[in-house]
Amino acid sequence: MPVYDPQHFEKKWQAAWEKAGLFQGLADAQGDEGVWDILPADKTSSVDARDILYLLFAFAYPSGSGLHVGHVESKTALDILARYYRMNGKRVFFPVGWDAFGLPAENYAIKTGVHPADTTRSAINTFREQIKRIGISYDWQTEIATSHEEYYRWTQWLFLELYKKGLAYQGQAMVNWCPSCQTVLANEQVVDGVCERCGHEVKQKQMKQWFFKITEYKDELIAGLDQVDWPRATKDQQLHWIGKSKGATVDFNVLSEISDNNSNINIRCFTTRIDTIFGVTFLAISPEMFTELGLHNLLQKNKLAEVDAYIEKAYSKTEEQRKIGEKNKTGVDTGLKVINPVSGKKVPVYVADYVLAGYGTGAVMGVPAHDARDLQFARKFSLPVIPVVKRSDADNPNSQENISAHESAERITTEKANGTNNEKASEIANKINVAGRENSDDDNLIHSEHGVLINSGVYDGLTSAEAMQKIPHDFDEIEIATTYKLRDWLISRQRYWGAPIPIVYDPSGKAHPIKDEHLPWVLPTDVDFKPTGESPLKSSQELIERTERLYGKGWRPEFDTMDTFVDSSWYYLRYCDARNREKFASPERLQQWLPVDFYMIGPEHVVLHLLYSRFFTKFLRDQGYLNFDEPFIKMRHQGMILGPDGKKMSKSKGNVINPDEIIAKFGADTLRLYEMFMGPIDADKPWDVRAVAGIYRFLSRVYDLLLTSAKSTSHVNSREKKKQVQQKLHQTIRKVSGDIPALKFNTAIAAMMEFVNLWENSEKFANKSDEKVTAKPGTKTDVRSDQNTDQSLLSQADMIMFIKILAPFAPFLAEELYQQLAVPAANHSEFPGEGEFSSIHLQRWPIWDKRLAELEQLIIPVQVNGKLRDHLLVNRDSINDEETVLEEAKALPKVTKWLVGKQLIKHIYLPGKILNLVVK
RNA sequence: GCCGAGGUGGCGGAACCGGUAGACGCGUCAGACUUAAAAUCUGAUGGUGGCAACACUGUAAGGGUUCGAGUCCCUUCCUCGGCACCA
Repeated sequence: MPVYDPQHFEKKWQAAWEKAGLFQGLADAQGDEGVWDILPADKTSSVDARDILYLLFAFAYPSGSGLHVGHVESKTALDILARYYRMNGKRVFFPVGWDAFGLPAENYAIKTGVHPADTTRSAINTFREQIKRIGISYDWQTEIATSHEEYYRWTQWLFLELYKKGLAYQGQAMVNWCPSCQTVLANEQVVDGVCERCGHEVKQKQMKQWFFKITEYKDELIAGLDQVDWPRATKDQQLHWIGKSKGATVDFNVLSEISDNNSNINIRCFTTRIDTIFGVTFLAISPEMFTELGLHNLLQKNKLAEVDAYIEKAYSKTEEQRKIGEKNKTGVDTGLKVINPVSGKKVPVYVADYVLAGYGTGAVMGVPAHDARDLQFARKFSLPVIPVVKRSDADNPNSQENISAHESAERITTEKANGTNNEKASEIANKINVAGRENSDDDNLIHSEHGVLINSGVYDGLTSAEAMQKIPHDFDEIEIATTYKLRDWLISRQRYWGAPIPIVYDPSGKAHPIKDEHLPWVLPTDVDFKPTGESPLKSSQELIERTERLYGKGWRPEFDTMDTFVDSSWYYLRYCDARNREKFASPERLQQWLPVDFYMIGPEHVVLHLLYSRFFTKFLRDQGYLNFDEPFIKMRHQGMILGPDGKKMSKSKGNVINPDEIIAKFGADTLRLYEMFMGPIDADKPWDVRAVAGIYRFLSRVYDLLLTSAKSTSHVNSREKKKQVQQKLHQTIRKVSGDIPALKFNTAIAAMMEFVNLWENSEKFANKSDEKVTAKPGTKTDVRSDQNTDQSLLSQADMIMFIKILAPFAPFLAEELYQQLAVPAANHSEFPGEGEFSSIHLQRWPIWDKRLAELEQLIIPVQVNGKLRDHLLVNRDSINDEETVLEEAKALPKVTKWLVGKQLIKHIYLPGKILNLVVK
């Protein structure tokens, strides 16, 4: 009896595949060489775009701790797709690379003095071996690392292309500064006011920084989402990040303090609710905008000190302190007044830091009756609250003018209760009142929905929508406007381990691009890593000397490096021509392989990486380098693998599963299969230590079953059994063939298990058939002996079909079984390109026999009044004979029982599906 | 607060378009083998009642549509992910 011992053969086949170069150089195959010889002539002769498939895995940061089970999951999922599509005759491009620049290696260098290049190199080596060990069929010839000169040379080239078009620019900016990491952080890297990486509180600092003008593409970044097949949630998050909102701007003229006449300064406010303009009782302006407009000069002497102090304080506030302000708003009355151009009313101007400088116009009109934040502010400064929009869905006969916020709120609650016109109305009203009493929070008092205008002069009675159309039309001071949350992308980093920004400054401080012949602008090695608050590159003598040598005395280099998101947002382009020294990729290769057909990526990259990648793609398209709009046609996320305790794996919690240990114990196939079996690919799933053994058991049974039944000499007599097993095989092929493209790996594996269970049981049954066999209930068995010459239940050809569908999931075991069962007999000349090695992974995917896969007899569930009572066995060719089916069903004893004394009103029959008898 | 995903046995999860709820795996229980254990194999396994046949009940809670609802609609609750003073 052979024993399943993955350690014995997995490494052997790994080496054999590598030696044969089974999955290598596919990007180089032009349709007339290499593995493509195994494809039918019509596939290889023409390069049909539909036959090309670019599968992409979000390349990994090679961390020191090695491959994680989460990596295994997404890599295996894509590997299954790659192998499946290859076996189906597609030209699959499945590249690999490393997001090798980044902070961990640098932080490690600060701690230990080991150069990041060394750390990274050894980490990559570890990862590479681990990935090979789990049998991922990457094309290693395309391997890239973002820290390699030949890669970042093109990252720098991309920067310069953007620079030439004015899309890379330098600007003074208040930046998020992490005092611990000693670097600038993008807004995206600040989470809850603290540094995403180290958790330290982030401070504000004014610095000169490089930006990419991603906002240039904001509308296209929205529109492009319609072209791609991505999860809805991802699209929504991108849209939310771009944050387009339509509204209007209103210019409020500032009255001069002395004369009370119009000044020449306007405060422009952005609002999405111009219909509420009659409700404006104050203006709030951000400290930054206050300064920018020079309003300081209009202040009266007695206000100067107070206002300046407030602004000073606001500037120094950290994110954390501003968050506290969310609940307790601050501001200061400037003493200035403005005129509401629509109502003509005079309202005060406040400086308040709840108004964001970076959004809209940096100033807002305060409408406390219809905005929760404005209401909070109005409460604090005892400003009036004027409701100007009432709910339109309930009748309100007693419309009052100038009611207080409290009164209006009360009315809202009663309307709410009256509106829900059922028995529960009083209950609901009660609830609301209780809530109102217990929770005096102002949120309960405002209503921010659209409705019908009141207290709005000639506009009374218009709906919000109508007013939003009409008001801007009637006033020159009001313009329809759109604003976005998306900011330009700050890419400067005061770090060492990244691509140097390819810019030099002349003695006057003017920026100049690095000349093309000086690319790659190499990252120097003679640097001091210790954080000083300045870029580590400043400590490089070599870089400074290089700059002066190449550009002249007094020239100095840019010392900042680029955000690593720049590296990782164009790598999928480089893959297709990874060794090109003339271009970032040749136009032919780009045209042939891109865009990416399927991208598998962690949900953590939903916003930034994808947005940046799309931006680069659109930019390069506009420069004529690409002929497509969107880089990733179809994209799905893998879920997170949680620890056995159901929590996120982390060293500190001690719940980390090490893939190496699983491989050592059970082999790589078990690891792969288990991770695919855990559940839907996009769900978060906890690791179950014991369930892994179940997969190992399954693979052991497959191994035993195939080898023993192939070599079995006992005769099998039951034609019935044979047919059953063969039928199940074809159903399984059908199921697996459908599940793989749908990424339903868990159910594909379950189907294969079902097949193996049936086959195994039948095999046992067959072996025992000499003895007295009692038929199991439910299976309509007939133990009549048939004359049969086959030795086992399944022919060798059938067995190989099963091995083929198993191959993408458990490539090592499949190869081992295939070699043992098929190769001695296989005709090698069938695969001229492959010489001696005929691998299972070069075989064609099996085609299921439609007739065989279909059941001859169907079991129709029979319901009485919707409740299942019995089943009826119907021959496939008579399922449409409704009369007979009905009569036979009525005759079933368990059904008859429920029909006695009742009258059959009607029946619903779905041929082959269900029969429901409705009785009274 | 807003946006999104979700809630099914002891656990991970199945269930195509509204048509047999719980596939498959784990665990548990019982049995076989064994001096014993492990491993392996066989059987049972949502809950309640019943010796049994069988019946009732059951997909977060409540209501609705339908011959029929895990699936569709309404209301409520909970969990997870993201965003958050975005005017």
